[in-house]
Amino acid sequence: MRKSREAMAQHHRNIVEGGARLLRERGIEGLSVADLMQAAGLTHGGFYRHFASKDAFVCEATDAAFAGVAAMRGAAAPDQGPDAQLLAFLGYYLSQAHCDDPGMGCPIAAFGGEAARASAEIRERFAVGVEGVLDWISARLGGTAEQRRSGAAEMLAVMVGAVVAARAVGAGDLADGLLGAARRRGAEIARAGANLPH
Amino acid sequence: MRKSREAMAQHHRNIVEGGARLLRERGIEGLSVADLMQAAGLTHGGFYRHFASKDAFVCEATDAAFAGVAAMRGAAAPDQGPDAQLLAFLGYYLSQAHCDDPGMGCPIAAFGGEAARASAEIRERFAVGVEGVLDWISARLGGTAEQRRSGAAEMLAVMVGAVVAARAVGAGDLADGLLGAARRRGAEIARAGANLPH
DNA sequence: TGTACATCAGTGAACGCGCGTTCACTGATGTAC
DNA sequence: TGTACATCAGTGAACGCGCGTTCACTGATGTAC
Repeated sequence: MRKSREAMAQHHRNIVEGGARLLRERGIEGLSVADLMQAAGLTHGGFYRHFASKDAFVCEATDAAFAGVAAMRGAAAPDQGPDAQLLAFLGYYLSQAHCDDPGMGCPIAAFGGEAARASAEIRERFAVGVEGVLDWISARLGGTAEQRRSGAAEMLAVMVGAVVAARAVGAGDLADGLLGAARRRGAEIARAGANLPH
Repeated sequence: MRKSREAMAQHHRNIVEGGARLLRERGIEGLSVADLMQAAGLTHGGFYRHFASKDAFVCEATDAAFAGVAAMRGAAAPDQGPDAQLLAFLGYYLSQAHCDDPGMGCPIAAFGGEAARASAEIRERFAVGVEGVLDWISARLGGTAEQRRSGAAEMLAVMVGAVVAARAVGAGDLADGLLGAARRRGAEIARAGANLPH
């Protein structure tokens, strides 16, 4: 039963969007092609009409996951200053809510560790995604290009590390302490950035 | 062919030590019982004389991996001041050498992401391990207990995040920038800590 | 101390299972006239 | 615009494979007398 072009395109979007969520929830190795297709309301056999391999799907879903992060950033504080946008992003990223919902969260924290062992193609998608996040943050910091770049890199590192460690130890005082320390430092970087010429 | 108690104890150590390495190199799901036993010079069938399940092995190997990190910290600058010890640890942790050799490196960066999805027992081992690292760092910082605790948490977060992100994007300028920014901030925390009363 | 025997560490075949991928098939879709 | 037909999206069975785990077996080890 051949489907129309539009139906196929819709299915493709469903697979990628749902898959980007499952990928962050279960990791690359933890997500099977069958589960992935089932989540999109399809059966596993049709997978290879959409993707050359599971790896190719992961590349596409990684892009989608990073695009989701971009949407999250924008939605946080759309019509406020760069400072408030940064703080809103920081606040959600370092919340227990983000830790509890990896499926809609940051792909670096969710499966960055697995990406390190994955194909060069997947790591390339991560490189593009990370560049995008760094650009977004540094555009909201002040100082020289070098200062902004360095501040953005540090902020990304402290955010990712806090969430990875907080999730690994499980919710509790220890996790709260990690998230809190990162929140304080992130706010400090944002504040320092706001005080420098843009 | 039953083995002596000593032989069995030695085999156990071999499995755990070699397994702690493979675990960090391949992740929890990426490491099979057969490969694990083969690395120790044994066959897969004997695994269950040593561990109740793969999960029980992962718990023990996680402890061993954290113990290895402790050894790495001590070896870095054994007879120098707390400041130099911190900087030596920081320097190795945030090096390309550490990124290239996950098997002998930090378990949080290596499979902390997977641990988040693992059993409560494994997360508990991570909690204990992370507490140990925080204690070691904060003992080498100055200021109030709260300041030291917060400084240690921030330092751990920025270190873990930088290595996770650097590995995910693959070696190159982007990874260098992340590691460099974390190195600068880590040194800053160590320096600030050294200037405060202990 | 020597002997008889129960224990059990390690082996390797086997278990059921789920994995990524392939393939023959179906029939609606898209195209060529 | 209508018709004939080639295309191909999706199905579901099947492929070989490796997984975690179990088990009958072997024979050296440890123990009880």
